[in-house]
Amino acid sequence: MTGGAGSESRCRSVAMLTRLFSEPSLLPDVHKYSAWVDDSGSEDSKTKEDEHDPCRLGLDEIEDADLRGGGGGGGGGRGRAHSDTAAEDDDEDEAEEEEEEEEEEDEEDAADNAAAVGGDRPKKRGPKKREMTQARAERSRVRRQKANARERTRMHDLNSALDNLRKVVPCYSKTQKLSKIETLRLAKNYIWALSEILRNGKRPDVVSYVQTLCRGLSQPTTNLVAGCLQLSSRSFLGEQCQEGGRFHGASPSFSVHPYSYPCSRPHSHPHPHLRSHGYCPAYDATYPPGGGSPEYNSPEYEGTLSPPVGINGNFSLKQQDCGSPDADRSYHYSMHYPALAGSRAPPGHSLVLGASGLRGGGHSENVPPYHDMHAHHDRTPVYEELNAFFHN
DNA sequence: TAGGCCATCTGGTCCT
DNA sequence: AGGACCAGATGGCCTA
Repeated sequence: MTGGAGSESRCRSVAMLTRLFSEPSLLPDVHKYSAWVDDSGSEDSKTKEDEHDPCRLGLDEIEDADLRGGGGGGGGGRGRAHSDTAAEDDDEDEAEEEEEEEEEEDEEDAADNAAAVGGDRPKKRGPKKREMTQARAERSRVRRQKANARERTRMHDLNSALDNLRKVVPCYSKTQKLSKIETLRLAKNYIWALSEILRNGKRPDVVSYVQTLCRGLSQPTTNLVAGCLQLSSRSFLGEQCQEGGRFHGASPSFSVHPYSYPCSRPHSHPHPHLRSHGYCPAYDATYPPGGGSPEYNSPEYEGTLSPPVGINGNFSLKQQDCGSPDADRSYHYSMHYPALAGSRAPPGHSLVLGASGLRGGGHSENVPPYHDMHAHHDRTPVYEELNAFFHN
């Protein structure tokens, strides 16, 4: 079924991802991974996202989940009537059960051999098929419980790592999370974009930058990223089409996939909570209807901000009225370079963006100092390097 | 109600 | 043998 040589790299990748983003201090020097990023044309991994708070079940809840026998989220209603307390008892009594079991097996063996000698049936060969005695069933059940608990923990760790990843890719919001798959896609594109910046040593055109970020993303996420960068998604998608899937501007090596993952839920946000928060349908690629001035609507920001998105590190995101009842809310869906936004860059050193017409210099006052949010990044090689790059 | 996303359980496989 | 990982199955939640 699964596993095998093909799964090995996958296992290692997931393990590495988990460890990396569980411990952001381990974030690597981008140079060491640039080669890897260059080869990152492979298909996106098939991962899902945790929509709720990454299921931070306490131990009690976990135990309760096992007690319920079906697990909190479904689990197919496989009922099991016991408790983990019972499971602990099982552990203590394991030796005792073992003895009982051996005795039972001995009896079974004796019976089998007697039957074989008697000619009733041929003597068994090969590994003996063990009968599921009560003790064995109990132990099996305990093993299964332990395995379930480990699996839960593993998935929680994975979700936690994904959450950390969400925080370091563009468009982070506590309340409106990208789905797992979109987070991974965006992260891949983001790494690619950063590596391109380092490799080319050029300031990319913001349109190219957004296009790179949005490569392969679903339409809603594409619009989200564009919205975060105050770009009309129509403008850059249109350019993308007009230029035959090739970016223009300062980053000619940025190629564009001629497709995006289809959004199976048209006009819906990748995250249901976003819709429920009055996020108006700016996700439509044709927004604004009729092709008006670039406008977007940001979902409400309620958490720490994502680090880099704006390539100038000084993005100021204005709040646009989308006509929704919540239009007057103080939406803030910010994207910025942490190391840059909080840097001591001298005036005039902020990056001047290209085709979009956006220009740096207007630091959002809603953006807290970066070290308040992601202190673990303050001295990572990547950010220092980028910081130096953008301020030379 | 359909569809997307999710958490969890489960059994299989591989590895130590 | 036991743990890690994986993918399938299942049911819950949410929105259109």
